[in-house]
Amino acid sequence: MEYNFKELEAKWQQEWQKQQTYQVKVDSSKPKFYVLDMFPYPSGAGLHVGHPLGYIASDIYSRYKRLCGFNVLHPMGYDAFGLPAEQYAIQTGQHPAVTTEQNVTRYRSQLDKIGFSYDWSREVRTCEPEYYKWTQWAFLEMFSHYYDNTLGKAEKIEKLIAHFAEKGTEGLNVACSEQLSFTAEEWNSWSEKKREEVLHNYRLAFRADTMVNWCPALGTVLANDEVKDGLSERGGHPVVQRKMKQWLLRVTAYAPRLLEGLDKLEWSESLKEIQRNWIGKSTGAQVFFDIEGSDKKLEIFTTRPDTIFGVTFMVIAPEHEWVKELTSSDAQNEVEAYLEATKKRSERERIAETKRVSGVFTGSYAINPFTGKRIPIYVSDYVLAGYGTGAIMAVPAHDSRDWAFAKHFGLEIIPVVEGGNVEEASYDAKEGKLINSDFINGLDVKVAIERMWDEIEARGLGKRKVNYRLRDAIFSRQRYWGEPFPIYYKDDVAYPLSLDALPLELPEVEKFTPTAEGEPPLARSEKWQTAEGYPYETSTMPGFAGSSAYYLRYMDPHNSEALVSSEANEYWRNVDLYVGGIEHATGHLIYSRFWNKFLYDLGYICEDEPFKKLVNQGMIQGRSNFVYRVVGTNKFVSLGLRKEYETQEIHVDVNIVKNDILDLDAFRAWRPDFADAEFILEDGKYVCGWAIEKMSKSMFNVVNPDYIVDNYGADTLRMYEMFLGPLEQSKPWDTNGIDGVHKFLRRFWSKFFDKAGNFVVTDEEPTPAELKTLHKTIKKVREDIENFSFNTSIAAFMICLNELGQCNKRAILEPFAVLLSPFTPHISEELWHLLGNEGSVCDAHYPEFNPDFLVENSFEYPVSFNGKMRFKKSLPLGISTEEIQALILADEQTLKYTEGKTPKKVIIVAGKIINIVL
RNA sequence: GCGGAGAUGGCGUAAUUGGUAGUCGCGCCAGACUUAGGAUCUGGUGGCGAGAGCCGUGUGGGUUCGAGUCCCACUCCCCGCACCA
Repeated sequence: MEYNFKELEAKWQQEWQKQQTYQVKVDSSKPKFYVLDMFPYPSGAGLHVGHPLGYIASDIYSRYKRLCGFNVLHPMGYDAFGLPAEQYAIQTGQHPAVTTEQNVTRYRSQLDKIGFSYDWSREVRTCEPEYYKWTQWAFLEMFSHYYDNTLGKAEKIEKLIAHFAEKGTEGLNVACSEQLSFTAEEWNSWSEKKREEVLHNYRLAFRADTMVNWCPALGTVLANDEVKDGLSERGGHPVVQRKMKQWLLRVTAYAPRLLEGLDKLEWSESLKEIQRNWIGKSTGAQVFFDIEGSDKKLEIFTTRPDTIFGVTFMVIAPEHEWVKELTSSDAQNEVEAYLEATKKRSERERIAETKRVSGVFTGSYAINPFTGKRIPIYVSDYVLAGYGTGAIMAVPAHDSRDWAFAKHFGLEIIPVVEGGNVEEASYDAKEGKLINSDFINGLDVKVAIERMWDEIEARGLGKRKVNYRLRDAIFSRQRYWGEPFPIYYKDDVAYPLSLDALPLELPEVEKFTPTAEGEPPLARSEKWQTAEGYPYETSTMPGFAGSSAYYLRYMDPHNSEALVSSEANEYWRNVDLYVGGIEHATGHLIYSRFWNKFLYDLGYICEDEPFKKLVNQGMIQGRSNFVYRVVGTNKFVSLGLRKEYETQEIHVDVNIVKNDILDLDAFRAWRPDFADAEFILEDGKYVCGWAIEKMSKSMFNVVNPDYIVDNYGADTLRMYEMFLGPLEQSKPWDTNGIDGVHKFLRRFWSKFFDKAGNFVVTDEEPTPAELKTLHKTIKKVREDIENFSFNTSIAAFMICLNELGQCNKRAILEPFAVLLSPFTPHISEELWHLLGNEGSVCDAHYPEFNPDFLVENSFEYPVSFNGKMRFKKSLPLGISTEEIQALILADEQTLKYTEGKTPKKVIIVAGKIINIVL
């Protein structure tokens, strides 16, 4: 019988759907396992072969775990709010909900064709009110909590209010935007409006005037991780810095926990490192410098307090709040001109011109607290307002940026650490002995840093301090297609909606563009206000809002009382395996960890980290094909002959090329201008050139999984994507090898049938050799799946099939089919039933490895003489070292190599002769 | 500049973790069956050499009886961060 993948795949996909084979329930009699894919944004282009790579891997693992007796939660859904649908709506007037629905339908049919074992009854879509109700709910919880640094957790805002009413800010150690200081009397005397303003300084979801990344082309603000090199990640539009009132999430409150939590996670080192860099912890000290002729003290942050004797100037950021005060009247014009010039430069220009030194002297001086020296204060944009205090002590001898600045302005450079030549370059290394530094002379840098921290604190000049590079996440977007904020305004004060008013549903609007006044599209709706007529917030939430807790919702997707019930949460806990792209390293994967930790603090969930193990699948690149047109003609010359002509390289659709051989008729039919193309062939074929490029429409190298499924079947696609190489590695999509995998499946299938197509599996006892082959494969495949080494386990299957030869015994073939089923669910299901089994192959027990079948009577070991000549010897098992030595020395082959000499040394490791030294 | 990961036949990859480098697949070569082959099956296939053999895991050193694997230095490619004080 022929392997008719089309028929049997359709048959089983329908059957699985009918039987709801993959639905799971809480079952405390079984251990749970939660396997999650990063849910896709349903774009209009549909899936290409790169998308399913991770899905296939996680599906294999899910099926494997299920066969091993785990109750596996393996859900799927859609990250359905987003910019592309909205932009499409602006262009076409079609409601984003409509296009999103269409795209979701397309995605679903593509996913179904590949035979995934998702429990679709748990599907979530972030754009549905039943879902975003819980996004809004979490936001309100953040709004009504603050972060207590001493307790290390989020607390109710009422507790803070009570503290203010009783003691003001005294004794507070809480996360805030700005260090405020007020008394209980002051607090109690303030108006409600003033108090609300102050509370925003502490809330975990809060409103503030901040410098934001404003993208004029998109008409919205963007988070730091949505901006790359001064351009928007989506669309590549320029981004400028602007001060605006926005909603933010106080992610920075959780920075220490986000950092520490990484150590416990089974994530790749590179991904953890990306997050560590993004969080950017640096341990240093704040130091206050007196300002000459002022009672103010300039606060700076430094990680190198040991170099304080080498400070020869100070620099403050152009946005520093004291710039005006510190500017003397003589310097005023120059400073103002400088501020004006820096303001005009966009973020992009600023990045591009990092090498150019610029700045001006303010005319004021600070006093070095250790030397008493006068040091000039400069303004320069190489100091960033947003990091530390926006002011630095400059040590040109040991900081390359300060060095460049000092050279440019002819400032003094005093070396304080031995080791470099500060005339030529700064010596930035944190090693060497201190010089020119009074009481720390002779100390090693690391010792000196510790010593100075103590000294600074003892003299009351400042404190040790930890700074983070991580910024609070800007949480509002001036867009339509996102979650509305459950917030209304009264007298410009933001008030939360009550929980029973949720979800606050997106209103209909006529157009999806900003209003003429530049208000977000929601302002177009006249109904966008409370019953009392107070206006709702018109911004919507960003893309990461909906994806921050979706893994929790899958546990209990239809619960209308809670995000997730505690029963469901205590059973499923957190994600055991998360598979997805590395591009979310500094976005989604930070925000959802923050979100999770926050909900954990409030006691809604029982795990502090959302994703225990995370695997990043590599990117699938495109493999483009080229044809070579002889310039000025419609003749196309094959790759090997193109040197003889002057040719022009043209991308050709990879779907009409097979193994780099062009389908000539398909090519003529491809485009009208090639209809009468002529070809110069080599060996009767047209060979195309190729290159590895990004998979994109314009390169004609997009391979749609549907095409592979139609021509080879889903099982072949699944196996082939895994066979391509290690999962984590980026690799080009190359269909050239797909025949090998397809051939394997056909050969496997044909084992069950004779030439006439009769089912011929026998109940004969397997031979020891057959059992050995089977169990060797079981061992290898189990180990490889556990290690996510799917490509090598496929190789093991292929070897097994070759070794089995003509074997058609049930005792071998049935376990083989089950072993293979995570990779090839359809063919395995069909064979499982042909073998007379009921139910589904996914309820079978995964074959256990039995070491008894691998027992050998003898073992082989390599023998080398002086590390040169080698041969393989076979000896019986379980003999002593002395016996081995005796056998070796009496052996003819050995004597040949020793030429009758007695070896000086016989090296035996773990019972094996490793080498014989003459 | 800082940090991470990597480099093995014509190609994608593998190597019991220090023990005969090249598993599996593609491609290629030969053969079988065929009117035919872009189907199927069988065998071969790192390079050089007629041969015995020699050389081979980015480069150069080192440790070891023995190194793709461990150590040192370097080169190149990919990725992340980047005036972060």
